[in-house]
Amino acid sequence: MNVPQGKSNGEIDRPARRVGRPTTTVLTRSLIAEAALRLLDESGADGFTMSRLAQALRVRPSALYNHVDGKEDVIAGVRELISDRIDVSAFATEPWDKAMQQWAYSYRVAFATHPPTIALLATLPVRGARRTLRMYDTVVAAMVRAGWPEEEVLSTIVAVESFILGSALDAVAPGDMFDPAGEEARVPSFASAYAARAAAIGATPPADGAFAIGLHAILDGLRARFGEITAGHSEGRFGPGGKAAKAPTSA
Amino acid sequence: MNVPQGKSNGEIDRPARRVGRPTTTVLTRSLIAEAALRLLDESGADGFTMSRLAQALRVRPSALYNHVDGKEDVIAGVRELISDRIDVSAFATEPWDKAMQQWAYSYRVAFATHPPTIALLATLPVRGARRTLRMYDTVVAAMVRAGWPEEEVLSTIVAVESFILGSALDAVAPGDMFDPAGEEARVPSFASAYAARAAAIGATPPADGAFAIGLHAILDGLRARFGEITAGHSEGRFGPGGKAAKAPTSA
DNA sequence: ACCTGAACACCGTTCAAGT
DNA sequence: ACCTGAACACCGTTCAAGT
Repeated sequence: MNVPQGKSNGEIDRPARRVGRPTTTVLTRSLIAEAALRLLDESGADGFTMSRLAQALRVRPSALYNHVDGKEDVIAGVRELISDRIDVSAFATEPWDKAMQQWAYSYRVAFATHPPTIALLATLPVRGARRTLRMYDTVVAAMVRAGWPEEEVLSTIVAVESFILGSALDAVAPGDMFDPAGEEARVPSFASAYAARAAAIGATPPADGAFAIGLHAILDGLRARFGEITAGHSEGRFGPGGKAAKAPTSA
Repeated sequence: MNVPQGKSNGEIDRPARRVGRPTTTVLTRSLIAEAALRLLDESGADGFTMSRLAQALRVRPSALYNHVDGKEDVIAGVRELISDRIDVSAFATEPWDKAMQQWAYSYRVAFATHPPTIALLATLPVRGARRTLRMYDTVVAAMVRAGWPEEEVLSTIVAVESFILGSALDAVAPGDMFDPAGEEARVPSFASAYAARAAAIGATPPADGAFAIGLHAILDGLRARFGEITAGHSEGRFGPGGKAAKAPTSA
């Protein structure tokens, strides 16, 4: 068990590597990121250690440090892998609200495909997020083009994203987290609503319903706001500046 | 530095305690939770270890295990401390939408007062959340009383909560996380919107604006949905069951 | 009942030695 | 340039010994 590589662990058998630079490349930053994502999916966030990652790559833990800055950097690599799968293409063809809805669902799916990463990525601040920046640029450009005031777009996007992230965290929480079994007398309204929901949704995950309701509501609210703005008297509701919304100037 | 208690560490001087049961109570579950919250505020989530917690309580780490199940249980205690400060009183007196708004702001403040706890509590599933259940019961009861269909309330509440939690995570992220400095050419729309936002909000934290916009939008959307429901033809938009909304029956 | 002290099985990270 | 192997300074948790 404390022998680092063995025939018994489902790994390919091979002779142990000796000290010194290997003759063929065994590690790269992206190989590490991919192995990390696989390890996360298999063993969860708790089982995700540098040792286990090294083991999966048939290497000693210290070898990883030739390619990444540390564990946080590995996680940053995983983030890139996942955010590459978020689809912003709808912003090129659809109206802003429909595009945002497709974006939100794609965002959710990208996370949901790898549940253990959600808490990890939610928690760890983004570093060197070049690709994430590109994604934002696409969304911002489309919103401004549609007529959203430039000083309000970012906050609007962040608001939607916050909802998506919060929903992803909710989706990953154990389903029976709030099962009121045995407490019906203490929390009668809750228990009754819990039973009513269970009866209504059947086998679909509860988190899906909350996501649909919330996304629909937030987009509805944003559409109303957009209507106010484009109706003409577009004094910002937020921010002390009170700057009038500018006409779209960029892109 | 490796002497566990010393005169040099800002702690009260006192003779070392000997082995054996202490004559006066030195630890309780709630003393541990309070010390944990203090430690979190002072040293952040990374500095929050059982050793440091024990040190703050002038005790050996193993002593903690007489009162809590482990680190996760300590965090559960911290959660109770914080969620006790979330104010649901508005649901007793205000219309559901205004109450929900006050609840959301109170929720946000409770977290924002202790930033390092946000990631910790967002990530860790709730265990034995008796008090949290009580909070939900209050909210559910008020919503049903107002006329929300019972099978939809829970998802609606969870949606709002997801937004609040996501926003809290956003608020705790480093402010310059997406500063496009030096990348203006690569992401021109984003850079322009970033500058416009900065000019508009002045010194207020960007996360505050996103929270205000998002909460307003989601409540706007929920009001619209509520209007549809109470207008009569209240077939649920969600869930395959297609059950007609029931008249409020409980509390 | 509830503390200390010692021990266990881990962590992430650094760095010299080796090719 | 890039691996191994050894070492460092931690972790969280368990448990016997002691009062």
